[in-house]
Amino acid sequence: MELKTLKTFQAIVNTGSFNRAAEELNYAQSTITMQIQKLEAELGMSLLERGKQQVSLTEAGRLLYEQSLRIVKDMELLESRLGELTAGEAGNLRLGATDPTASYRLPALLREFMTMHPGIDISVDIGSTPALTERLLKGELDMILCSVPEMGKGLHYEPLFTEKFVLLLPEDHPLAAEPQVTASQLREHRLLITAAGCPYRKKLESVLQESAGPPLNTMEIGSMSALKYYVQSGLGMALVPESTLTPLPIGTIGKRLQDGPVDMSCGIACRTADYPLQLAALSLYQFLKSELAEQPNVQTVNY
Amino acid sequence: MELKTLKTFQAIVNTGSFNRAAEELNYAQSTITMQIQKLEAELGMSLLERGKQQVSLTEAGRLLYEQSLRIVKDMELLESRLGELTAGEAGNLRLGATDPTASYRLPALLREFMTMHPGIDISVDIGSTPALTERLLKGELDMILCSVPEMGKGLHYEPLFTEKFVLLLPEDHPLAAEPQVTASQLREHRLLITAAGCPYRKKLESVLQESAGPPLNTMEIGSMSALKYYVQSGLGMALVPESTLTPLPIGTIGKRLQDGPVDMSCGIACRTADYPLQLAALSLYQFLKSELAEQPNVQTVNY
DNA sequence: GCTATGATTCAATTATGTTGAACTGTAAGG
DNA sequence: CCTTACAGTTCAACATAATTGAATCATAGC
Repeated sequence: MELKTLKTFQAIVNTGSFNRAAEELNYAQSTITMQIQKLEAELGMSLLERGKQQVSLTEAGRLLYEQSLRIVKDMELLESRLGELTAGEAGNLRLGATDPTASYRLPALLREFMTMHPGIDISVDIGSTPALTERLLKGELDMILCSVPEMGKGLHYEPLFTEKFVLLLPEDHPLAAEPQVTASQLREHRLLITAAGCPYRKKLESVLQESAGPPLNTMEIGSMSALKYYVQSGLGMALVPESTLTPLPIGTIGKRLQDGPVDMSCGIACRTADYPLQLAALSLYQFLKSELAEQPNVQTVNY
Repeated sequence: MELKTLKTFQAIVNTGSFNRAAEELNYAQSTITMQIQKLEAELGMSLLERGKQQVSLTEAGRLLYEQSLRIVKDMELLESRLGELTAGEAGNLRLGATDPTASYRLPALLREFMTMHPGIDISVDIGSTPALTERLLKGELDMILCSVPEMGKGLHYEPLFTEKFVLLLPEDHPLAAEPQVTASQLREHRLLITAAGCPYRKKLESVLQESAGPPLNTMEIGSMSALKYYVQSGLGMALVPESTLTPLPIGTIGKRLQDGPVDMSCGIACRTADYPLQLAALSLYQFLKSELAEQPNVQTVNY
């Protein structure tokens, strides 16, 4: 099976006629016949039902048509990407990320990437998952790192890693001495949490509610990164992403919850509309994916 | 760019040598050289760095290699599927589904599919989303229809439609007279719900909690399909999937909630490991997708 | 220097794709 | 019933492109 044969076949299906396909592809009519005959002989089955007025697909033909569409399209995409390479890989990429990822994981990664690809300019926006998703769909961002987005909106999403939450305590906190801390014990002490918009807050609340009812004694702090300074000052305890704790702030202790481990999935998303990405975007996508992915690949979700 | 050229190129990269590639593909050494030269000329860039001891890839070569892998694999898969077609499409498919989908949407669809494909045997299992997901991953199921599964487990998932929930009331229920019913009003009456395991129950609870706090007056009924009979008997009201209400049971009234529309996404999943599906599975997958999808659905892409 | 290895060049050969012109079969119009 | 128009097929001739062996070049290891 040659590629040009597939293209010819597709042209026949699209135009519904050998003649028009020949015209479209600048072939003689007979060439079309020959190509299809050769293809049918090779596969040992007929692909096109030659009706009086127009051709129609057999079962096999339909299968071939549908599957070959993708192959031909991939091929064209590959060619265009190779073209972009000669033109010098360049572009502006607008990346979005949720906060702990943006502050703790991205900086080093982006430095590495931008050294490897000096032609690519990158900007980073920070926001909540729903806000980022919306901006991505509006076309204001090209790619976002976030937790599982809302569904059904033309998004391509792939989970990359899981952010584990650790209970951060002042050294002199009553719970610091306990060998094991469970979710139910959290109700008895002041818990520092982020403002309501943050996706972490939402997840955190739902997990806490499941295992121990809503926490009673809370204090809202504006940002995730500020939380640990409040813990350090002894104002209370907080559940914070493990990744933000290297190094552990002086005077604090990190503890994993025993019963209800709190964690949330984090992944990468872009618009399905342009999912077969342009070269610059593809490079960044693959780079982030390979650097951030925890497990040998994973799950694809198309919304 | 011809397919055989790509295969040759891949063989060189895999073996690290023009000679070994020639051997592997039963070509003369010179043929390999010519093919690559032609390819490089066509693309106007060099793909392979001819080192003293072994060849290495240029930037463009790496791109070509990675992308072409998929194209060649897709091509081979297509050929094998066409082969299966001649051999007579057949197989046993084990499908899983969550309850309202399995009971209300699937029967007619499966009858149609099985008439079209008499060689394919299908079994249907019913369960909760997490249970189905687990069985899918264990290899006990081939494909499942469910709500958004837990992430990061080697699943391929595509959302298909949204199940809207409608408040079903006995005709003589106090709320039946109200022109508009809001989520907060639900607290004042007995709400029939399914057992805790059911994914619908979970979603339902979380939505109700968001908008109106936990419902106080509930009654648990074993299955989704039983719910409406209890409503019919005047035991209380229930939020049930809209799809289960054709026809509306006699003596009941369906109302959409005004403030918090309750709905949940439903999609199709299979293992990523064998995502490029065998023919029988592919047929069913595409059939279910096209029959159940609400929105113009986007094609799945794997990198 | 010599030999083994791996890649390239080139003219000769082979295979393959392409084409026009003639041919078949069908549908529509008088 | 014949004609015209259209669609696809056949086939021999032609054009193009792929493949090859033998010779050549370049390098690494001895």
